[in-house]
Amino acid sequence: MARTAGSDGGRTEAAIREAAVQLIARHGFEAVTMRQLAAEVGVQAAALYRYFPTKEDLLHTLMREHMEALLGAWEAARPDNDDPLARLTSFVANHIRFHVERRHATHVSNMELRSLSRDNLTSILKLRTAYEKELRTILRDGADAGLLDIDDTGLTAMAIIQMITGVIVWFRPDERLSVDEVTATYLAMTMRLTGARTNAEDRHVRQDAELRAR
Amino acid sequence: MARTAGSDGGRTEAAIREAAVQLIARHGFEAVTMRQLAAEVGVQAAALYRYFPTKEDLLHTLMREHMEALLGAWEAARPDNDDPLARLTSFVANHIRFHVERRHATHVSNMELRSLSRDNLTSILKLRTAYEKELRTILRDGADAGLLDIDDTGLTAMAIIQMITGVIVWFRPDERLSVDEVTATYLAMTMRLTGARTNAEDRHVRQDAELRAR
DNA sequence: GGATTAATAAAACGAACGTTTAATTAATTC
DNA sequence: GAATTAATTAAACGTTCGTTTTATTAATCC
Repeated sequence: MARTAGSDGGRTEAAIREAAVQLIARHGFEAVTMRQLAAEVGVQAAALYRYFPTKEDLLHTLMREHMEALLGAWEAARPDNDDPLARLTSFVANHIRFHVERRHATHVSNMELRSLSRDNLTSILKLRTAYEKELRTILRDGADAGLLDIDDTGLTAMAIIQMITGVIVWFRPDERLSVDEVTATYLAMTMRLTGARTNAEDRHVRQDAELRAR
Repeated sequence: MARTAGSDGGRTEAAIREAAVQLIARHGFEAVTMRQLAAEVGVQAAALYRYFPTKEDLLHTLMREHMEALLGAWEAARPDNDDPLARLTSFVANHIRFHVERRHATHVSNMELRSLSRDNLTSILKLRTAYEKELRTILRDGADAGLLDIDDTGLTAMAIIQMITGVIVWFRPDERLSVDEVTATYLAMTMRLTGARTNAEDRHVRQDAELRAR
């Protein structure tokens, strides 16, 4: 046989991407076969090669677009003002929302790096580093302004990213907590972790100073 | 050919385990072939089957022993007294030391769960859950004693474990920081995150109260 | 020191892999 | 409505996979 009635390149490509993300997230890139993916889409394996030259290129495309979408979402969410605490709040909230909404794609981007060839790996790591740098800058600005109390900026940035990305490991949208509730709790933990001066600590310090001044 | 001079079952099995952990951590379980593993050990692929009945059984054995070692290390490190803050400190310090010393095995245990069949998966998750429960208990005890200020025990436990396990993603023993320095920083972040009453906050609250009492 | 057991090599098994080639039909263009 | 292009199937290619079988040698036992 050959071209089927109603077939459309755009739709097929979108279906391949979706199915690939789901399958790779569940079984791992190496474990997913092109025939398995094709069956999920409802075509023959050879049809996949019309859209992606190789299996690895498919993986790389999925990862690159995920990382570009993440950077794009942050650019859209980043507040205009340059208050470090507002920026930190936006960063954490955006990160959690984005990753919860794209659990499978995040799993792929985080777990399948070792299946990329050197050049493809480099291009993904570049995007990832750029994203992490955004958080480091916020933390440094906050520390410089005396609004955050941070021991080691790079280390704290990694700790926060690990912590807030980890949400996707256990979070299921249909269970006990909503995304907003989870975000609120993680925001509170982030603020404590960074010693943000917006809380009880700050009040006590001020009260302490006032009382002494009497 | 056949048995080689000086060959020894115990040594060969140990060599298989070591090589398997390294290779699987680097390339992923599905990507590692039995022939590749055998070559690394210096035997033929068939020899592996004298020690492990299947490839999956090899993976399961590595994971189970890793998790059992982790639980064993915690039992050995757990302090005798039941002060929640001392227990939390020991938990974090032990976790970081153990994972840094066994980066590759940790990667395997955390990333290759999806390559296990149902029964094997269940047995590993059981061990993992038991370990996580240790931290949840500490956090609950600390909160009950008024020593920790925690919003959601389960959620905080997951956040802490993600954060402190994340060390292995970027930590390299030969670089800027030593394990002890990293542990100190992560301990400080953990204490802040959980609102542990051992810090400036606590001092200010006390001073505040003293000044008011005059 | 002969019999037995442990440890391995060598070769083969069928199945499945990523990918390519060629043929065929649906949709589009002019 | 003929010519062209897009989308797909069917079949095949060579390779590699996990695993098994069989043979062979080293170490151990009595």
